[in-house]
Order: sequence, then structure tokens, then C-alpha cells
Amino acid sequence: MERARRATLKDVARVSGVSPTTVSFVLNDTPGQTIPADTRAKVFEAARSLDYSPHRLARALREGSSRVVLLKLGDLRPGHSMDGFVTGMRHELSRHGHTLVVHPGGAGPALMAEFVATLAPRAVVDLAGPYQQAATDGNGNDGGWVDGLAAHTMTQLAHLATRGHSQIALALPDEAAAEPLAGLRLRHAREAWSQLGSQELHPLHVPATAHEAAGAVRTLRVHHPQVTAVAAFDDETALRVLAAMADAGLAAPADLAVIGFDDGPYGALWRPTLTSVHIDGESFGRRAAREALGIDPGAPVTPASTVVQRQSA
Amino acid sequence: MERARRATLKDVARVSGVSPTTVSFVLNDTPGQTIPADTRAKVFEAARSLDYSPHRLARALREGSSRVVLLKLGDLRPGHSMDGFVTGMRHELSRHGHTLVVHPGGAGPALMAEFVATLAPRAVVDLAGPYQQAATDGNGNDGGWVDGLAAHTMTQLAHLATRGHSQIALALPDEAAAEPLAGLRLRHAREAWSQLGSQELHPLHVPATAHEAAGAVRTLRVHHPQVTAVAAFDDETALRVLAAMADAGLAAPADLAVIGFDDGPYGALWRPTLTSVHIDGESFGRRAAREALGIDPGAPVTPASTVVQRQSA
DNA sequence: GGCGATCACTAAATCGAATTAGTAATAGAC
DNA sequence: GTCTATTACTAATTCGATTTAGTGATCGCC
Repeated sequence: MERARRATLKDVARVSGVSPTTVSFVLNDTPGQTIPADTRAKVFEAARSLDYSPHRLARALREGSSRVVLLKLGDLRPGHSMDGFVTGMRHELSRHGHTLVVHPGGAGPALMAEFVATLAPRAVVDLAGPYQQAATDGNGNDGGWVDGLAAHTMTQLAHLATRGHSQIALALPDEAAAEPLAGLRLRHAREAWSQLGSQELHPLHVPATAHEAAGAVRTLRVHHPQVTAVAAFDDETALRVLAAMADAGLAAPADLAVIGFDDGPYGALWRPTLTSVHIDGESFGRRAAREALGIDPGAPVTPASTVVQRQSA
Repeated sequence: MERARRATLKDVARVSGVSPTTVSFVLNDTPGQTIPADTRAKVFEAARSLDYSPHRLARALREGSSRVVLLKLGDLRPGHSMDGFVTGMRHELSRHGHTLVVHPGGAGPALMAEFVATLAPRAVVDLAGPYQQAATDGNGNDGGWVDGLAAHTMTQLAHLATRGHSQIALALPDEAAAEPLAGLRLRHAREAWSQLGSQELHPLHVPATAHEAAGAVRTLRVHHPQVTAVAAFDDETALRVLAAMADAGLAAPADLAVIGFDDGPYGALWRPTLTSVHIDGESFGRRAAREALGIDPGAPVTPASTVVQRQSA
């Protein structure tokens, strides 16, 4: 089976009657070279007629890196805003002639090294890194109270505050409670709740099994009967709380209001439907892409998150 | 900022006292070359002490393709078994010195071409392709009734048959009902239901909005009152049906039994808990990886899917 | 007229690997 | 002793792009 040979730069040179060097200068608009317009036109025409496209591997080898930007998700849980982030980032990079490749969560450092070696990316964007740094020393560069996690947490809790709640719980998935992101979320929540002039905020660890989750909710009500609302780590955790409440014979929002986070696809199906926080991941992704390429990211888009009002809170 | 220069093949040659060609012969165990054991040992030691690793771009350029396998998801909806498929495929490819890169769903042909050009993959695995071909001409190579979609459909429906249901509906998400996969699922379901010696199977299109979904369920009950169970396209569709039933004052499984598909994380949280089908995507992914590399994939693992028994069916 | 800068190009090298096409020495068979 | 095959290597090329280091001609200024 004979395959049509792809056109090379040398083919373009032969057809346009100039050297391969000149072709490269024209196609790359190389600074410091003067090429007259008619030569340029000849080269562009030759490239077009041959359907020439640079051999990406060869170019990357010569340039020292490819035009890939690698996004490392780390152990961040998938969610709606992450999809938006990836989409926004992908589109912005594509506009600048780069390709986004996503490195999967749950993979170890050896696989990450292999990805980097294989792809020779121009940049690696660590999505979880700023959260881990913020959890460690408070100095993460994740958008903070403007368009980062703290801002979305404020959106979430402000909704409860305007609903008159004064004592609330932050529901964290039990299996993820020891992770840096959970600690960071708790810290943001405490600060936001304090800024909102409200009172106590209690952590509520929600196990994955229904029986245990119901127990945790009952314990909360026994130890903190003045807690009237739950802000959840994410929608899945919120739905765990709602299921536990159903098992414990409690109704939302009458007995306990529940607000999710990151507006997944199931909240609208639930009974009661879940109030959640919609996060604009796409804008954040666009800005992250520009930063990765060393371009001015522009001003943050605000509000970066909004409440999706449904029945549960 | 000075970066340590990576060791090249020439460095290994210099340190081991042989030519770069000999180093390549040793490290690649090139057929048709005879290298004595002490020369091999010298080369391996030099490579180890220099932490040498081939420059992937250069190697790919020379070999004509990289050691990437590209997985194209197409417009397949994310699910539990797909995660397993990707994990299985990744691990198997890694064992054979290859790297899996996932091409995102929802992206157009131009992005796919850019991915292929950029990565120069050794193989492209089209996950949705066999389903589309099966939907078109019935000859897809997707594992069929052994470990493919048809087999999982049979698992789903056999559960209902053993529960004594004789007339059922297949619930399809309204917005995806016109896609080839939905048509294929319906065809498999009809065939499986016929093979199980049972009677009629009716399609049920479930809209995304709660109000309309409830209407669809009521219409089903009016037009087909003998239908006693619903097999859903996936878990999300099943939860739509359950939500619609709750809105219509119906109980599962007493009024209508409901079984999901692909065992997502939310079925266990619903009340009643959702019975679903667990699909072994990981084994399938391992075999797909081996096929991509031209290795014998081995025998299919069966059963490729099992019922997760909960409350709804 | 001479000198320096600019224009419009080119040959060669580079990137780092794998492959091709050898060579000299040695061993075994006739 | 001669011929052939094998062993144990090597120099050069290839892959396809970009970059480096030029050259000859022309123009403008002094």
C-alpha cells in the first residue's frame, strides 16, 4: 500500500525556485531577514499548492521544544468547571498555534516524566500546584478572592448568609478530607464566613457509604443543633448529604439547607433539586493559556462564579 | 539560569569507548548485530551512570513515528467504564514502552489532524468508530455479544427477564437519541430481549427537563400499561426516569423497575438506590492496547459486565 | 571613488536519534 | 593455503526542520 509522500520544505523550495532557507524565512516571518513581496508570494503559493505543513517532530527537535502545552490535573476531582477550564485553555492555545494535551489525574511521577520527555512541551501547567502551595504556605497563585477558589467559596457562603443562616457546616468527602485542597477549602470557608459577619462554621466529614453518612449528619445535628445549612465541597458531596438526610428523615431546605459546588449534571435531577455554584472555568482556562505562552492574560472576568438557585438552599 | 545538559547517545559512546552506532545497537538490541557481552555491559553501565534516556523527538523523527498511541473518544459520553478503559489501555501501553494520549471528545476534525501531526502516533484508536460502523452496517468490531456493548446490554436485560418482566422500555436520552450509539443500543436491546424469549421492548425518549421527563413517563404508562420495567441507556438517563417517576408519584421498583448502565457514582446516592450494570472497561482497554501495537490481544475476559444489585430493579 | 549598510538571497550546520553500507580480523571448511 | 562466513565494530547518511554564517550586488553618504 503506497502512501502519498508528504510535501517537505525542500519541495516548496524546489517549486518556488528559492532555497529551503528562504522558504523557512518566509513561512516563519523570521525577524532580521528582508524578502521582497514577489518572492514571498511565490513561496506561499508553492506551499499552498503542495498543501505543505511543517513536520512537527522535526521542527520541535530543531527548536528544542514542541508547540504542545501540557496540562497536569494532579488529583483534582473532575467537575464541570474543570471541563470548562480545559475547553477555554484548548481554544486559546489553538488560537496561538499550540496544542493542549491533558495529563491524566491519578498517574504517578514516572508517567508524568514520560509525558514530558515524549511531548517536549513548551510549557507545563500544573492545575493543582497553586492549590497545594496555597494549602502549604498560603501563597498560591490561583486567582484567590478575585477569580480563584476563595472567590467561589465566597459566592457559595454569601448565598447562605443572605438566606439568614448564621451557623453552617462545610461538608467534605471523607476520603478526600486529608488532601491539601480540602484543607484549603475549609480555610477559605472560615475566612469567608468571618468576613460575612456570621458565626461558626463546622467541618462535616461525609463518608461514602449511605449508612455512615446518615450517622454523620445525625451527629452534626446532635452536637451542633444551631447549624441550619451545609455548604458542600462539591455537588457529589452535597448529594451524599441529601441522601443521608433522606435516610435520617430530614428535608432540605426546611430542616437543613444544602448548597453544592461546581454545578454538576445531577443536581437538577435530584429531589429536591440541588442549589449549586456555577464556576466560569472557561475564562480561567483562557487566561491560564495566555500565561503559559507568556502573553498578557488580561483582566480576570468577574463575577467568576454565580449561584444556581434550585430547591435545596 | 543554566540547565544541566541531558546526556546524548554520543556521550554514552564517549564514556563507553565505542561508536554511537554501537551504542544504538546495544540499547535497541538491534537484530543482525553481534555484540560481545563485555561491550554490552560497558554500554549499559555508561548509559546508567549518565542517566541516559533517548531523546524522544529525535527518535520519532528518525523512526517515522513516535511511541504514542492516540485514543480518540469521539462524542462518547464519559462514564465509569470509559475511565476503566483508559486506565487499562494506559497501563498496557506503558508496559510496552508506549504512552497513551487521549484526544478529547467534542473537538472537530481540524483539532484531530493537529493532534496527529503533532504527536505522530504509532497508532490511533478510535473508540467510537466501531460503534458507528456497527450502527451503519452491523459489522463493527466492538466485542459484540462476547465482551462488547451487545454483551453488556444482554447483562442488563437478562436481569429484568430473571425478575419476570416481559414487557420493558429502553430509556434513551432525548438529546442523544438520534446518535448512532443510541440506535445501536436499541437494536442490541431488541435482539437481546428477543433472545431472552420475552416480548415487546419499547423505546422511551427521556428529555432533560424534569417536567418533560415526567410527561414522557406518564405517556409510556398510558400507551403501554403492560410495561413493568425500564432499562436505561446509562445511569444518568436512569436517574432522569427515577426523578420523573418521583414527580409523577410513582415508586420503583413497585410501579416500574429501573436499571441503569455503566454504574456511575450517583446511583448509590439516589433513593431508592439505583440498580446498574458494572462494565469491565479495564480489560477491554488492555486488549485494545495490545491490538493497537499489533500484539495478540488474548482471549476476552468474561463476564465482561455484571449487575450491581440495588433497590430500583 | 571608496566605504559602510542594506538587500536578497545561499551553503552548511545543527538538533539527536536510527539505519545503511561498509571494513578488518578471525575462524572454519575444503 | 584459499575461500567464505562470522564477528565486532565504524563512518556516513538520513529524518525535516530551523538557525548560523556567510556572499555578491546595490545604494547612499562623505
